[in-house]
Amino acid sequence: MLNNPTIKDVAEKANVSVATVSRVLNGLTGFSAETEVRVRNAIAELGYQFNAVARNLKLKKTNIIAVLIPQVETTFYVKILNGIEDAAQNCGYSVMVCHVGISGNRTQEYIKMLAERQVDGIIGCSLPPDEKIDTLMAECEIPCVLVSTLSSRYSIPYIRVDDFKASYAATTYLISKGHKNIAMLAGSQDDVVAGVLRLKGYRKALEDNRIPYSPKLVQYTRFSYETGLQAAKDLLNSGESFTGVVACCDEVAVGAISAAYEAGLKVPDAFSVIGYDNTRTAEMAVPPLTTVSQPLYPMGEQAFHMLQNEMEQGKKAENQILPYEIVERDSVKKV
Amino acid sequence: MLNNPTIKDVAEKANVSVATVSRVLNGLTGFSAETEVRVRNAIAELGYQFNAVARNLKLKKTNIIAVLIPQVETTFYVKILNGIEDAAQNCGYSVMVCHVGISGNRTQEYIKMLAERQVDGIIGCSLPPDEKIDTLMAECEIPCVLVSTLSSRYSIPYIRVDDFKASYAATTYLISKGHKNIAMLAGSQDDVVAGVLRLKGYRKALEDNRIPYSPKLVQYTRFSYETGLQAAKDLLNSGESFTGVVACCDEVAVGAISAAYEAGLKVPDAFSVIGYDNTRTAEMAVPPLTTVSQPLYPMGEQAFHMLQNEMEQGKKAENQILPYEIVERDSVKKV
DNA sequence: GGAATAAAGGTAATCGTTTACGTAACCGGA
DNA sequence: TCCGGTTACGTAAACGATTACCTTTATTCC
Repeated sequence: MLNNPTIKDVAEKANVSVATVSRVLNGLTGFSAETEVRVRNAIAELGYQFNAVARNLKLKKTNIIAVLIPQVETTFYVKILNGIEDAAQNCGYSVMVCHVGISGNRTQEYIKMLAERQVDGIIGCSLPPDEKIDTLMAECEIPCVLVSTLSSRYSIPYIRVDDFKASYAATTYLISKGHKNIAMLAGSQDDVVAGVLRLKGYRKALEDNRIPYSPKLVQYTRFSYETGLQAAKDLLNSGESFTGVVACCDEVAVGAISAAYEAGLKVPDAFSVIGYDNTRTAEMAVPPLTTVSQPLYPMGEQAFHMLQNEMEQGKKAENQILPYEIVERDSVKKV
Repeated sequence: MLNNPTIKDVAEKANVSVATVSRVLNGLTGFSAETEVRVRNAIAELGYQFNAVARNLKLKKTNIIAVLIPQVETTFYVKILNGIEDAAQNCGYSVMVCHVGISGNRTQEYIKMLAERQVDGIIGCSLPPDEKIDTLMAECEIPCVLVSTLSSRYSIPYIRVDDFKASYAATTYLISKGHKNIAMLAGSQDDVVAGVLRLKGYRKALEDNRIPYSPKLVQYTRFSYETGLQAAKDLLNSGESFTGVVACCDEVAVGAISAAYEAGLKVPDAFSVIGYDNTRTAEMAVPPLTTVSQPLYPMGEQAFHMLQNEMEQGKKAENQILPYEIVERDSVKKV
């Protein structure tokens, strides 16, 4: 950090007081046109650089928000992040991205750091099922919003799609294409939303269509390509027969496609696959992946505005449920 | 931002001066064991929260660095970012990620904002070929380091692999597999490194192996899946015959695989493809993509340490060239 | 002409830390 | 006894902005 000129230097040079410089800088009133010119000239001549840290201290507001994400390895977070960032920037906020790690073990230090740095708000994206994390968020006294997840014990406002319904719809979609033996590559069951609810939706859809549920057709993953690949291999090796697969996310779905490839099979000929999230991974898959689309970018934008409401008006936002949509590509065929 | 207790409150409660509280807080000397206990108890009782903004103002150091990236849509940046973040966190720094946009049009406002926020340093990742961007970085008087790119006009320290050599090696690899008609899906030619140098490496490899260069076998992309797909389609439609494709990045390579899929062809049967970067996209492709691996995570780590050197010792780091490696998977076959 | 009002701009306290400098108490050695 | 050195603090001035509260001057209206 350099020894930049301050508003005091500007004030001296322009022969006014610091108050006047500040007024000019902030577009307030209380100075004449010619004073403004003198001040602006002094600023230009000195190469004056505004110091936001000083302002933040005085105003007790940093205009920084933090976004907590488990990992960015998947493109899932990218769209949310873009939505948050664009909205934040339009409103004069900067965002600090924090990878709390998939196990959430760095969360505690992170939240402490954020509190010290006086961030104005925190957005938690699809956080890992760590017991402590929502406690920390609830107790740190900083406005918080959750995206694509919820807290089971605290009333932290959230924005997400209805995972139960979406998963129900995905399964029903396969059924409508004539599939009867449908496997599920589920997420970790300690994840309340993406794990538990999506599995429940799958089961309910089977039930409502009088298809018996078989635990043997369910494999568990950790939402990653690698675990998806392994789970799909296990499924193929189990000897169970199936023609459709519902995946808990796109990466896992692509893992299933890769497992088929390794086994010399082809999707959707050998079996159909439907993903979840409609990330870039889904577009780029071979074959392109049919998937449940979440409006990730808008979710990010709205999450920011919910947070902004709390930061600026002090009132907690209402929870929001956004619509999903099935995007049809080439990974599902009629049987 | 709440009205937290300050060290003044702590000082009163513990019956000491603020200086003593500060000394305890910072692990300095100059207080007795029993005083320390009193201070720590007061801190605990009041629920005192340290205020980093005040310290930053006083010390003229924020311990925040910014990372400028065009977009995070690709997993390319993710590994670099992880490397930077881990290293930064170990050294007590926080990182602020800034998406300057693929066209770099937000760069100017961003750098101004970063200067105002008094960030201690900036890392520019693979920045877009905007004329102004390195000028801004060079002139903002904040320590800067470039990753996977370089500035043609300013001496900003950089860390990257030798793109010319790596691209030469990728092309030579295809040649060693018996390929003679090798196409290139190049990047934008206004990108000095990933665009120009990788094309040059390709041409030199052809030349050294006495294979005539044909401009018709070169298509240009913008490093994205979409432009890669389109370029590969154009190539297929051009009627030129080729058995191998060198891509400027993994996403473009996957675009080529998808173009083959759409045309009813298969990789590597119809043609072989070699990618660049070894991102997750390469692992997840069907077939898994043979690619040039850049040590992205270590690049991120080292970039941070180069920056740290300049921030803390004030001396610019030496440029660094890191080794590449060809990772063999299933997208290339012998002809 | 005088009172009221508005406009222009200055003074100084404040935000919550860090730290240079001062001081009092204590100890040990000659 | 006196001196020098150490330890354990306290005092107060920064850091660079914002802003409440003045003061001065000009303008307006009866």
